[in-house]
Amino acid sequence: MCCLEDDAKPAMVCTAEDLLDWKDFPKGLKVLLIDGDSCSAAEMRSKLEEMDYLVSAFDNENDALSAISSKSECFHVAIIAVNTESSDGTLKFLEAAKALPTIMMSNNRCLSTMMKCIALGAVEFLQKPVSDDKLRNIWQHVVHKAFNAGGKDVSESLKPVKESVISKLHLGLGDAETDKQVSIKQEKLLPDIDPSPELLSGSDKYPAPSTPQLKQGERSSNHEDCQDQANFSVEQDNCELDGEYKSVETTCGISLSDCSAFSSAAGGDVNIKEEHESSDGCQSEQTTAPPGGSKDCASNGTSDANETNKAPTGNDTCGVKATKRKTKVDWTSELHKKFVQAVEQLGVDQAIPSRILELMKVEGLTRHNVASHLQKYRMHRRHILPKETDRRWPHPGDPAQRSSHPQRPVMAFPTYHANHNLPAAGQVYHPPWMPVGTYPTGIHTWGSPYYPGWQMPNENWHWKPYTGLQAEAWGCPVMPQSVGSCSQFPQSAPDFPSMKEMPYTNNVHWNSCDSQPADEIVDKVVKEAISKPWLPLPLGLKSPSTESVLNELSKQGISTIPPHSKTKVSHIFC
DNA sequence: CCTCGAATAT
DNA sequence: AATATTCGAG
Repeated sequence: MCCLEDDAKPAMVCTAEDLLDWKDFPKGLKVLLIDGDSCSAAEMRSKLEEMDYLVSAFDNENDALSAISSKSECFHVAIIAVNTESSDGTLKFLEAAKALPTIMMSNNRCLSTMMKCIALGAVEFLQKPVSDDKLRNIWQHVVHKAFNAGGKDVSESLKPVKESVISKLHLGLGDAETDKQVSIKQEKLLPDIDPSPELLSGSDKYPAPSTPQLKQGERSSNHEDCQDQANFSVEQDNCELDGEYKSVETTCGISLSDCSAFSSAAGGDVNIKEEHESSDGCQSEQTTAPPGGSKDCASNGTSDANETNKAPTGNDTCGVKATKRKTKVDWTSELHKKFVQAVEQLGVDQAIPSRILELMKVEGLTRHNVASHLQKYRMHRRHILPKETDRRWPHPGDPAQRSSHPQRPVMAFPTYHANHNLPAAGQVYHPPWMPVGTYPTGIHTWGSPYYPGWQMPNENWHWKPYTGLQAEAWGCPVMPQSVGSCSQFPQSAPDFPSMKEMPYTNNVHWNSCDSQPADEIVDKVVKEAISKPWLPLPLGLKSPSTESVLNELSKQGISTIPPHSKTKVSHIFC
């Protein structure tokens, strides 16, 4: 095996050779051993050799370094015994041999020494005596480095490893594209290795595939792998600031399949999950919605991750262009809320992806994401709104009006609607579909009442929520005198499927409103008339005048009706 | 070349 | 079903 030390392009000669020779990777892995203690060194060597590693031992870093630089020999991994007292040589070695995955080992646990070494790029710090398992698994560092070191930083000595692995994974050297699917199967044949180098674009700062892991033969379950492989989630540095400033949380699809560990940290508003196109099982599907509404961590550093996505960087020669990874944005209620707010702020006409994006100020979110969401948003709006809106707004087709009409329930929704007529605290009506506790009372302060579906918290914010719930939701249980509020939401009824075929009142259960029959009737009539403007007026007479309605309302103690509500009332009845 | 938005893919 | 991606139009 040679090392391609100076080939600009990896000579296929070498590669092929390596592949041939390396059927039984990691056997034959070249280990550079540095240990001042000859006894310890001998022991290590024998252990390593027993595991079919090729060992070159040195008793000091200088010799080792010169061996490395002489190029007469190459190594895949180095193991250095650290002398806590004089670790200078070691540190020097680490610096000099950055490209080489270097494992430290020491008798004592000197944290600062460990830190230094790790900081300088050591991939792992082992306590002596080193267990066989750990020793046996040193190859993982090699593979890891081979795949994760950014292009040029890949040590020449590691290329063969990479090639070998790639070949075994059938990732293809030149035609990575075509082999995507194949890789699914292949993956199981080998240690799970991430075929996507750009994952950690960094180069040297990737966390090591830490310790013990299972022996090769035993690596049966991905899950187990995950245990030890934790902490790839570099980008999950959390900083909870205010709820407003959220950033995208990226779950880095790590090499080793489905590491739930990586996806464990839910919290950000945006949840972007990355999935490997090769579907390596790493598609950590995660539900962002924090169970108890406790999102305390938003993560940053994600933009980097995103950059990474966008740039399927022509990583090295191998063409292991580890498949572009797409990020999937989880439109949580919070995120959606921002979206809606942005849209509101802009108004329908101005609400274009790029502007929405600006207003949302969500780090990591792309215009595409917004566009996609906007598309959905609009689509639903179109399906849900037109029927009733066109009734209520005389000239729906008039673009001018559309854009200028502040009350048109397009997307924007004036804030003053928000808490209007809301029951006092403690009386808040929680629709059955709304998980109690998931949302603070303030929930009603955003979103448009015109689109109940769009203000649903959590997963339920989509459109369907009010099937069959209308009556209960808008009925009186908690807000018996909600005529006023009803008048604010006249549009919600039309799409209530079960109501459509129903004649007035039949499907409404006014259980809690039966104390005052007269009032009940008025209430009911008003509501229904409002809700179903397309039906003949219930009284079978003439449309009540606005005044009479208002009178009726005031009889019920509802004297303060927002101006626009009045307007609507008259619209409805005229 | 960029953005939008609809269509289409995953 | 929800998002991402693609693609034609402006």
